[in-house]
Amino acid sequence: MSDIYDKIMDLVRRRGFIWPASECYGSVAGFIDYGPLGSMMKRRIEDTWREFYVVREGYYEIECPTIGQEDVFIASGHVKGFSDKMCQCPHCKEYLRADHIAEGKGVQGASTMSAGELASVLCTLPCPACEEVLGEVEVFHFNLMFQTSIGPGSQRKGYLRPETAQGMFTDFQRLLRFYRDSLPFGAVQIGKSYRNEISPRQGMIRLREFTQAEAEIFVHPQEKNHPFFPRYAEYRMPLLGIAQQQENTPAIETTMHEAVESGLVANQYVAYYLALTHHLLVTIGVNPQKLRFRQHLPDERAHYAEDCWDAEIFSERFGWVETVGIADRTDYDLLAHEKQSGERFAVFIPYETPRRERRVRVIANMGALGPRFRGKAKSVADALAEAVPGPDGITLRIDGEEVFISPDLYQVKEEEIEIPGEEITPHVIEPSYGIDRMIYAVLEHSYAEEMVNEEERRVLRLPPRIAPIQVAVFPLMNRDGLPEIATDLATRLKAKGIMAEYDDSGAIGRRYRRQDEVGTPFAVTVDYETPESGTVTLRDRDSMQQVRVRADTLPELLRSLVEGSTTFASLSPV
RNA sequence: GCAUCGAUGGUCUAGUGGCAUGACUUAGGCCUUCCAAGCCUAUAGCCCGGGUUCAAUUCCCGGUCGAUGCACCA
Repeated sequence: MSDIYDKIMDLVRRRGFIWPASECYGSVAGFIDYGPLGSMMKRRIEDTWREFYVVREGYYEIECPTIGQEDVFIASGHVKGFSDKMCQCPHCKEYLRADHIAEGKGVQGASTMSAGELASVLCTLPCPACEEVLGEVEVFHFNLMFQTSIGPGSQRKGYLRPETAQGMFTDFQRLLRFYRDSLPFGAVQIGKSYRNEISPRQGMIRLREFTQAEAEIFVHPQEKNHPFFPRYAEYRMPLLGIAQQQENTPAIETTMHEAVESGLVANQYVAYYLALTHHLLVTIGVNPQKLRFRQHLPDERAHYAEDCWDAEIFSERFGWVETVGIADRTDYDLLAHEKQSGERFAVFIPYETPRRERRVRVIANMGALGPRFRGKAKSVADALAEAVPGPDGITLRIDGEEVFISPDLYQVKEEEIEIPGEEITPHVIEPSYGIDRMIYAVLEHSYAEEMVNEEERRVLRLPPRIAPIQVAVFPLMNRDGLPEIATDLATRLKAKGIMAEYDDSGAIGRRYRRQDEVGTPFAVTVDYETPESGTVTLRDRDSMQQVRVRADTLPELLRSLVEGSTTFASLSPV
């Protein structure tokens, strides 16, 4: 067994956190099953995410189909941008972008050629890698989206979504109405996304089917101050900006307030979600020493993005892994869907006081223009409105002909009109989380081995709110009525919504170790004092310390321990 | 996808052209008054498909999965 990754993957397989999918048929790379404890842990992480984004921020959750029709992904750019024409050099086996080779040799319009055309162009060209003439090569499309078809017969093309974000964009108009036509507002989605990775080789880090939690926050383009910014204004965390990367200097430890003031972070919204993300990741058990926020360099940032940061988590196995992306995507997505769908994706913003504007209006005398110009009357009227003629008539060029329009054919009115507001396309702030990567990071960061009485103790130091099982209940001895009392206690805890597990198999020490390995934060033992005094021992996973507490206070006590409003160290024995 | 290497109970592992080792785990029992103790018993395995052979877990071919390097990574 070499490194921590192997140890963790061994543990999560054995103890029912994560399994290879459809193992009995031989599994396929890039697909995993979450087992009993893994599903529980994943749900608790998702629920913590919901607590931050839905409950606290007030961005409601929506749920959209995982299959989308082609138009959606034409607009998003995934049909085009996610697909490349590729070929393989028959000599050196190098994978190559077919259009790039042709363009490199001066072939015009290579990027718009069909695969067949490209193949015929390529057969006389040399491979840029090994210089051999390519000869007959097959040019194929590779798109990272899984394609499917919708309905029988002449089917519509469908794609499994490569990200959850598009649902929030396609629902934009409905969401806008839901939030009663005012900015800012946001919607979130937690769900599966699919990318047909060429070779997913990094276990849980690179999956073909994975869970994303994304928020799309729609804001006024000129108002990027977050209404709750003070909440994180003094939040201090390390930021690795573009300058620090280029100059190879360490991350700057700074408050969000300073980061925005100094221009390191583009605006309050981005800074706010950087801090919130840091807060959230640490809450679920990511080690803050192994967490950094790195700004995208200009050449890796999408051209439309105003600012973009990745939360990167350090893994002993994989190095710095990008786990969360936080971007100011401006109006790119909404405008793209506007163009593709022909619908309007804008918000009407009323002015505080309606603006009054003087405007000159030309009213054409259609009764006179009609008979005079017949078919051209409409063009003349339009030209007049554009030209704004004076009181003496005007000469206009209509369809290549000079035409004099005498003043009796129109009236010029100067008037004051009221403009109540304007339509704007909101900008989008997008925090996007890779849930599976977060789960892996938490597992890796919470895994520990230590020697206790010359025995190795493996323990997952999961935060109590994330641990799949919250409390274990044991009878000290498997007789003398203790099992009955313990079973009853476990049932009472479960009735209060606490995930409790009863275990009476083997020595007490073994049972503690079993729970340590799956991260159960607390264990309650019913012993010979329990029948007499109604007290039990409560054991803390991390310190292995025990205190004696009244059994009837356990539901309340455990709830506050799991929530974190009480710490074990603060408990005093009864 | 290419190249190299690997795959034996749940886990780690020995070994083999002819009954497949051992340890741990798990389950049941005995014992045990708080951190993987001990004893007895039980469950459970040669990655999948094809070929060679009287006989294949073992040899050969193909595949799957994993590790490593290369390529790919919106």
